[in-house]
Amino acid sequence: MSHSESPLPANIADTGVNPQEPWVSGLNPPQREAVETTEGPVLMLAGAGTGKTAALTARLAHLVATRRAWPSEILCVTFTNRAAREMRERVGRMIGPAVEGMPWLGTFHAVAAKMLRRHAELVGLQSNYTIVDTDDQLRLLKQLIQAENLDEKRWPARQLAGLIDRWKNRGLNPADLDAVENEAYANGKGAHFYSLYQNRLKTLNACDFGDLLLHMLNIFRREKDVLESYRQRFKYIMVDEYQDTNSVQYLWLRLLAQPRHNICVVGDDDQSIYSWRGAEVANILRFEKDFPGAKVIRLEQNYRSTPEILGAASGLIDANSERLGKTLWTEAGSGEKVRVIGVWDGPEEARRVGEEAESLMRRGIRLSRAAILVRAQFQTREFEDRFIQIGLPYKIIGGFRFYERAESRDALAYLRVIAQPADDLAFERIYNTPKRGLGQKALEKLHVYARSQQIPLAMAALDICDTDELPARARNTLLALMRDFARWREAAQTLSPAELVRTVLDESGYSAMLQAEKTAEAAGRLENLSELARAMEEYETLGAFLEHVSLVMENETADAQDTITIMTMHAAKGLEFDHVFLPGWEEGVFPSQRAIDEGGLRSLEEERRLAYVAITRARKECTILHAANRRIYGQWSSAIPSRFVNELPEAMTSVEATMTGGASLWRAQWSEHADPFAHVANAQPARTMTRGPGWKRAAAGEYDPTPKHIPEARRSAASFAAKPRTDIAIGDRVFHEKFGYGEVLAQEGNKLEIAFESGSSKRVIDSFIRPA
DNA sequence: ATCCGGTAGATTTTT
DNA sequence: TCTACCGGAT
Repeated sequence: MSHSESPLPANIADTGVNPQEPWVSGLNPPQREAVETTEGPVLMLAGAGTGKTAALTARLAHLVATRRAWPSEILCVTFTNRAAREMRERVGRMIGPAVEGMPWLGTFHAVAAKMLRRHAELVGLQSNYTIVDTDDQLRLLKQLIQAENLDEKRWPARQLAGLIDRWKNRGLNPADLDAVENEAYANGKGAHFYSLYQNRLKTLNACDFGDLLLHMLNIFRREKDVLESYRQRFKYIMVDEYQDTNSVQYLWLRLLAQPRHNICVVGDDDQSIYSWRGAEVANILRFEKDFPGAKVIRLEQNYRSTPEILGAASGLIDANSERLGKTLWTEAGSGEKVRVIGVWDGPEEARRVGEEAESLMRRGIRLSRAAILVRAQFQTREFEDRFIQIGLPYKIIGGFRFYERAESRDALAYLRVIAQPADDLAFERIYNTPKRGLGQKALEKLHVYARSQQIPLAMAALDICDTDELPARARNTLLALMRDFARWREAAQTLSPAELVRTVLDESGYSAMLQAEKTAEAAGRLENLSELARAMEEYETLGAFLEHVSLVMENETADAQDTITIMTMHAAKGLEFDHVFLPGWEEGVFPSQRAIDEGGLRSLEEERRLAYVAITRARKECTILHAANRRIYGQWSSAIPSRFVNELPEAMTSVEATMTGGASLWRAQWSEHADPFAHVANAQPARTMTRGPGWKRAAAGEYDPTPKHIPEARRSAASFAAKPRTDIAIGDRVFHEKFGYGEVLAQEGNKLEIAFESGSSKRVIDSFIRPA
């Protein structure tokens, strides 16, 4: 791209060399300093909610507007696609269409993938290489382990995948492993398997996520001219979430930032929550040493939360050592204290949060302003069950994402084989899906032949079909499949990607297979596939779409429904909500048992940072809950309130305990030997009562012995506001996401009583239903 | 080739 | 308690 000739967009050119930059005037002094310190290394320490994205985007706009650099001369990396997208949009609003020319604004992986497409041959790949995901990775490793006659039970592929991932995160190639690392897998076979895996990837013309960065790092290290060309190009480098960088990313940046040192990193050591994924907080802690003369700018004015929320979070994080240290403050007026609520058990916790959510609705607050942030995915279940029961609209973020669903992956596998015939992993995935009578034996034959000839499976298949190696039946089927692929490949030249996928799903019999199934699940899968085709409409070429899928594994379907969000604390990083609920603050849940048992102080501090991240998501109200009893893996056990509850400054919190089941149960808990459930049939196990200090505080607080919540008698707030649907009547056959098909028995407001074909009848909210 | 039953193992997750 | 995967039986 030659930019020196291309004219600047008018709105920038008109402003001249020292333009009025409206986006700068709204910034506070430190933010402005960060924007205006363009030369030399800059470390922006930005606490939660201090407007770091505003500062970063303004800085980018400033560099362009003052003509210090062309958009294409700025490298700007983020961790998530969400962050990259947001930045692109905001910069776009500031400087207009010039952002179109920001090819190097993106996630680390997207930027690296783009570079690698250009230099693929330097690491033995072609530029149309495929990016394999964890699923493919595991299948590949399993094959290698089997081929080497290793006991798969003793040396699971997962473990090897984890090790290889960590090695790559640290910038280590197979030859770089020392004896200790090598010992980590199968008694000294670590490097061996790592290098087998790399070779296999190369023959597949593929690489994994870690490779995107590692390959580029290797190229930078080996090919001085390539490195030099990027050094010349990137006049300025900006890095978001620097505390999350791992070693390869760090080494990568260090190479590129020479010799100019115009690198500006933004981060918050208190929000480092990804060390288990290879992130090195040390990178941010030692930035000043790495780049002598670095200007350190602290953003400490918080624009998000009330003083109470901020105070609670700050008090908590104070318990950590090894901090760079920041003092967040706000001009916001005082609000509610952070509430700490003790409940009896998990179900009560879910009930309680449900009631709180309904109370928000009664106050006229939209549910989309509220979120439930959990430590681990398994906690979502209790809430889901409860919310279905009371008909509270919710959505769970995380879990299986769109492109990870089996049907999406199957469809994509077809497309991958079309686009890149050497993609054996994709070929294997669909060669007998839908079932066409090609089994293990035929596949084995293909494998043996392909390996002996060093060719891809698809090519081996063609050869073998010329022989009588396979039984006539299998041969004909395989031949037909190969002809299909040839035809689709041809069609790919003229059809749009969306049309192509529809054709393929239709002609391969994949759609027919699902249609024949007639289950709720299959119906959902078909729907997902048409959604997939719809998503492809935006792309001009198959290659562009496949690249998008492998790098942007997210679900972008934004449904307009007003729902409460349930997600993990990790997933919530970077987001904010008016009302935040934080359930499960008990020892063993949060901090997690693993963090307590293993990893020592370091993991505990990471858990505490996670708590800090969670609390600081809240703008107006934050409610923390802990239960006295919880069922984990089917076992009931009593729980102590989290140490983090205790660490919250008392002045910022209000404590409340509610116990359904009556005051007697509550009191029984305090007499050492009484089992409060002794009189209850189906009794829970007797528990030794543990009384953490936080629990005591909860008890001493505002406990009201009269049970306040009588679920049966309560009518949910949702039914007051909502109007019944008119397109559904008693006796109709309907479809529900989770329960499948059923018949409407009764309608009451927006609630429906439905007899599902699975045999059970449930009460559900009508917006989760559609006519069948 | 496919279906069913037993068992191990079970954070956090982006790309 | 639940689920995903492996190995035996049809």
